[in-house]
Amino acid sequence: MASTTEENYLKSLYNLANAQGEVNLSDLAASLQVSLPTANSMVKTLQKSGWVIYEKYKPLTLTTEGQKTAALIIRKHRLTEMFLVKVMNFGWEEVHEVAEQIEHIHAPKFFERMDQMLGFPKVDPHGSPIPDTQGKVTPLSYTALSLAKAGQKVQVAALTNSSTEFLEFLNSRNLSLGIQLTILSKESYDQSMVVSYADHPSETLSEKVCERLLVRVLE
Amino acid sequence: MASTTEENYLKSLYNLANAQGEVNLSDLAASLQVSLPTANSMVKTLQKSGWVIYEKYKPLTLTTEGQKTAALIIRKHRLTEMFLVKVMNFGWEEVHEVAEQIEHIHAPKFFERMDQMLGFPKVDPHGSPIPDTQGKVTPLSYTALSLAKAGQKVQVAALTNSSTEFLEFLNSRNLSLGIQLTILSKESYDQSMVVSYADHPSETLSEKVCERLLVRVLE
DNA sequence: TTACATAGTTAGACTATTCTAACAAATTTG
DNA sequence: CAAATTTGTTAGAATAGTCTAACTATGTAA
Repeated sequence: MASTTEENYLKSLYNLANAQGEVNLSDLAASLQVSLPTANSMVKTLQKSGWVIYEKYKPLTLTTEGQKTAALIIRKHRLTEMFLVKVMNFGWEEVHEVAEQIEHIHAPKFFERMDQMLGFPKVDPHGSPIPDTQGKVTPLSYTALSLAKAGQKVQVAALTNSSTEFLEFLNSRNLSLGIQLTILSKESYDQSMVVSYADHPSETLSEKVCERLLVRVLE
Repeated sequence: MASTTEENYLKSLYNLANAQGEVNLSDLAASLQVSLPTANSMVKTLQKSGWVIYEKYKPLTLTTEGQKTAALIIRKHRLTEMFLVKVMNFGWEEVHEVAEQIEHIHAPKFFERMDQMLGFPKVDPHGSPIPDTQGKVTPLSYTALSLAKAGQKVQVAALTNSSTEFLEFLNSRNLSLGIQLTILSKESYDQSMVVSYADHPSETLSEKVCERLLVRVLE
C-alpha cells in the first residue's frame, strides 16, 4: 500500500499528465514543492513498486496500476469536497485543504457512505469529474468560455482552476456552477468579455477568468 | 505542532493515566505496540517539547499543555465517532478505526461543523464524555453494573471498554445505551447476573460483561 | 557547432521513527 | 536479604523522506 507521501506523488503525476501531456521531473518537483533530487529518488521508489515508468532523462509515465491508484485517491478527494459542500455546508472555496487530508484516509465504507448520501454524484463542487470505484473517469467535454462567441448563451459547468482566490473572485460576482450567461460582447483588444446573468445585467470578465470558466453552449 | 506519532503517544498517556493512575514506560510501549526503547526515546522528545514530565525510572506525567493537547485529540475522535453513527449511519462497533485516522486531521471548521450538526453532544456513541473545546472534561460518574444489586432497575449509560468484540456481543443481545435493565438475580458463585429488558425477559450476563457496562441506578 | 541554460543525477548528510542486543536498576519473592 | 523477575537504559543500526553541493546530460541558439 502506498504511503501518504507516495499517494501525493501519484496524484501529482496523474494531474500533471492530464493537464499537460508529458510530465518531467521538474514539473513533478515543482508541483509537490520538493527539490529535484527528492523527486528523483521518490520516482525510483515508485518505479520499484510498479506505479511509475521512468528512464533517465525521459518523461514520466504512470503504469495502469499507478493511474488507477491515483484516480481512486482523486475520487476520495472529490467525494469529500462534495460531501463538505452538500452535507456539511462548506463554501466551495473552503474544501480543498480539508479534502487534501481526508483523501488519505483508509476507510472504504466511509467513502461509500458519502457517495450514497450524495446520490452518487458525477462531479465535484468545481465541476471536475469524480472517478468511479474502478478509477475510470468519464471525461466531460466543455468549452472554455474564452472560445465562445458574442451572442451565445452558455451555462457555467466547471472550472479549470479551483484556487481559493479564483473561487473567491467568482463568489464576489455571484458566479457559480449552473449559472446561465449571455455573452454580450467580446473585446478583441484584451479578449475580455461582457456578459449578463441573473441579477447582473453587465459584468466584464477578463481573459484570465474566461479561460478558467468551462461552459456548455446552450444556443 | 505535534506529529501524528506524537499525538498518538499523548493520547495513550492520557487514556492510561485516566484508566490506571500511574503510567510507566512499559504500559505506554504496550499500549502503542512499540518496543520499550522506542517509547523511551519518544518520551524524551515529548519532554523536550514540554508535553511530558519524565525522570529516569519514574512514572510518566503529562504537563498541563500535554493534557490539553491529548484531550483535544480525543475530542476529535469522539466527535467523529458520534458523527459516523448519527449522520453517516455507521454501527457503534465500526467507528473506532475510522475515528482513529480522522482524529489527526487539522481542520478546526470540520470538527466545529460536526459538533454543530450533532447538537453539541456531551458523550460519544459508547457513552464516553467528549472534552469541550478547551480540553475540559466533565467526568460522568456511573456505576459498574457488577456493583448493582438484585432488584434494582438501572439504565445502561456507557462502556468501560469499546472493543469491537464487546460491541458485537452487545449487539447480539440487543443491548445499547439507554436500555433499562431490571436485575433479577446475581449469582454469587461466578458474579454473573440475570437481567430482563425490552423483549428479553431473561438474559444472563457474565461478570466480565457486568464490569464493562456502566449504569445509572434508577431505583 | 560550440556555448549557455535548463534539466537531471549522484553523493552525502539530516531528522523522525523504529528496531535489536546488551546491560543496569528496581522490585518482588522465596 | 539474595536471587529472580520485571522494568528501564544505552548504543547502534535501519528505513522513509527530505535536503544541499557538485557534477553531467540535453537542448537551444548564436
